[in-house]
Amino acid sequence: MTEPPDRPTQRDIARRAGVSTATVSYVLSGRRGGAKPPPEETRRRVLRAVAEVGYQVDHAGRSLRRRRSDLVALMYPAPSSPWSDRLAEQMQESAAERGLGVVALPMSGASTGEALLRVLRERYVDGAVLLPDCPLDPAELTVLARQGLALVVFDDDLDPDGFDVVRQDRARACRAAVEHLVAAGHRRIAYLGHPGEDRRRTARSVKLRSYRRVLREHGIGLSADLVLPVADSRRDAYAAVRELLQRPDPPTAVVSATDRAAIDAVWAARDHGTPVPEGLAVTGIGNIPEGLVITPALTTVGAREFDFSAQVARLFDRLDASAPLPDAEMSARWELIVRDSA
Amino acid sequence: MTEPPDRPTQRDIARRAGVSTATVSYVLSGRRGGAKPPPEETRRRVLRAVAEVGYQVDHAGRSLRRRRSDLVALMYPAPSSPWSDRLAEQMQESAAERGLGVVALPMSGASTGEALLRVLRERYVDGAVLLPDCPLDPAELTVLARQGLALVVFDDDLDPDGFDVVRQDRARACRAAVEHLVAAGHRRIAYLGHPGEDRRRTARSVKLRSYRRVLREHGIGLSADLVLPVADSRRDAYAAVRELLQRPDPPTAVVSATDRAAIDAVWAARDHGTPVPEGLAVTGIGNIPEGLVITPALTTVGAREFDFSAQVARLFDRLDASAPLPDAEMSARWELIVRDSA
DNA sequence: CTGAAAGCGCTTACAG
DNA sequence: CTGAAAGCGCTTACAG
Repeated sequence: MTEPPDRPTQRDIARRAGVSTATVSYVLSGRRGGAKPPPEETRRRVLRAVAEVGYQVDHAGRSLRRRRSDLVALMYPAPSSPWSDRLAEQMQESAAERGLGVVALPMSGASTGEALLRVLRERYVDGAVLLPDCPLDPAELTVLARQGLALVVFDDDLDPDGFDVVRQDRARACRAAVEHLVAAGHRRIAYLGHPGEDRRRTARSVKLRSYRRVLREHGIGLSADLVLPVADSRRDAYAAVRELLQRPDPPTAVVSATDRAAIDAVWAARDHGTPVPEGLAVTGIGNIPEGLVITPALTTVGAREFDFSAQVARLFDRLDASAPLPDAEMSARWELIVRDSA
Repeated sequence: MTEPPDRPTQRDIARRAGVSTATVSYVLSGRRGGAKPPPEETRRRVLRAVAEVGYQVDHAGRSLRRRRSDLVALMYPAPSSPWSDRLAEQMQESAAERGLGVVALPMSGASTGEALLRVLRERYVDGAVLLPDCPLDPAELTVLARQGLALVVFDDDLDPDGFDVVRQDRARACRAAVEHLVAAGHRRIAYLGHPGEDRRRTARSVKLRSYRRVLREHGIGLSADLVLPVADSRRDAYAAVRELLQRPDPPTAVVSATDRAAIDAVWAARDHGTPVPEGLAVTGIGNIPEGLVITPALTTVGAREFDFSAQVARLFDRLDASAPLPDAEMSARWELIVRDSA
């Protein structure tokens, strides 16, 4: 470990400016209980010393003493998406107004999940927004919340318990997408899913479960060779759909766990000479802005508003509250958004 | 501010287990100078108390005492890209092996840049990787490095100075893309750029500068109406290229500051009935995997290897080193990658 | 108006 | 083998 080579402390500043560390702290923080701030002359001496040695406050010392870190986190499943980017941006705007910082915690793989949980558990941050598909034990969330961590959790099943929950109703929306295809007469419907989705019993597999359930409800047989774990790779998705279309009995519709893969499905169909939606109907899940660009525009499922201000505001309300707030349930419902590709 | 309601401390655990806080710390950290660990019976008592009250170590206390946070950061310009996602993932893998955590710091807008800098300056993290286009004062980097922050900086101009620098040679590569179009006979070449790119004299504007310079070198007049600030929005890029193609004197080639916008340019041309590259040649910048999916495959500029292991390893070497390491210059050169779209 | 002092939660040489 | 104690850098009630 590199030795921290002589980072100056407030004691160094105090000595240099000929004042006490208390005065240094008052000057730097600008706060002072109710009392008057130090006089201009003292201020200047302190600030000069600060500039001379390049002093920066030490986060560990300050946050240990103040019992908070002035930092909030956004935890989201990798890879990032326009939605996670947008949420990060909105959190940063609100945080910057309050002088707080935002750290993003992209979760790729279960092993890193454990590492990221530490950031919440060890009080590295004062609050967090958790996007769906973050592998968190509900009991643990309750404990974290009870210890004063401000938490806004996107989840369709969890009950609020010291933290707030944002409902998206993803299962209903995903089923609506498949229903839409079935209602249009489709019987051979392929599914582009996340790798490993059928092995994990996580919230993420809500998409695959919805697909299976709707087919079953309509008496449509499930064929394993129509379920392809390619939704997280544009190349894989494109290749898979081209292959599907070359089969003797190609599907007439595709539902994809991601909009990105759905868009690739549209390209694949176009490049194959199959018209969309006539030859192949395509639905995505997620409603990313990109779906509006392709021709035909992508039918999908997701939130209509590209906006998280209500959820972000709630996080900061919890942070600012002098007493624990009552639990809230918020809504950011996913809808079926019918455009032209199905 | 919510009062931290009774987060248990090691003192609580010690009292409950009938041992000293030193013993609690030894049990929890597993470390003990050279000496033997506490005996099994003591260990069990401590761990039971820990479980009973749901104790979690406090990051502020620990990192103040140990003089490090066991956390590293990745700072990158928003929006995220497959490259920033990949780097975050590789950092997390290496960090997890060492029991460290990774936080991502997406930089959207200058105001948030200042907030994020605090994370480095105040020693929230022990080290960081900085991707290009993060607005950092070189002098400040030197100070941070001298104070012991491990730093790997992607930059083409900065000299290493207590931190390592990764060279990408972006200017040369961007010029090569435009040269490639000029060499193919193109004279009316549109440029899809970042909004505000011409106002900021940042490293980011290396793309626009390269475009202008090559045209000038070849005696090609610059027309302002061929420079469009749409490269950060898929919808804007698509619309802009459709509009370009409807002009009486449409460009014969497009170079885009992002691969995403370049891909939209290809779609726009296809939807307009203009063959690519015959009717419109298109080059991107960035080399994202998606460029391999479209037809024709995207000609672009970027790193060939989708891999940051050398740079990540270097960060952790710096972290592990007992004495400051000599400065290193590393290479992750951007190349012109000629495929089918130009 | 300013400074001495306590203490946030932890780790770690050190004494017993 | 275990505990008492010091101290990391900071902030803040409190005494002067």
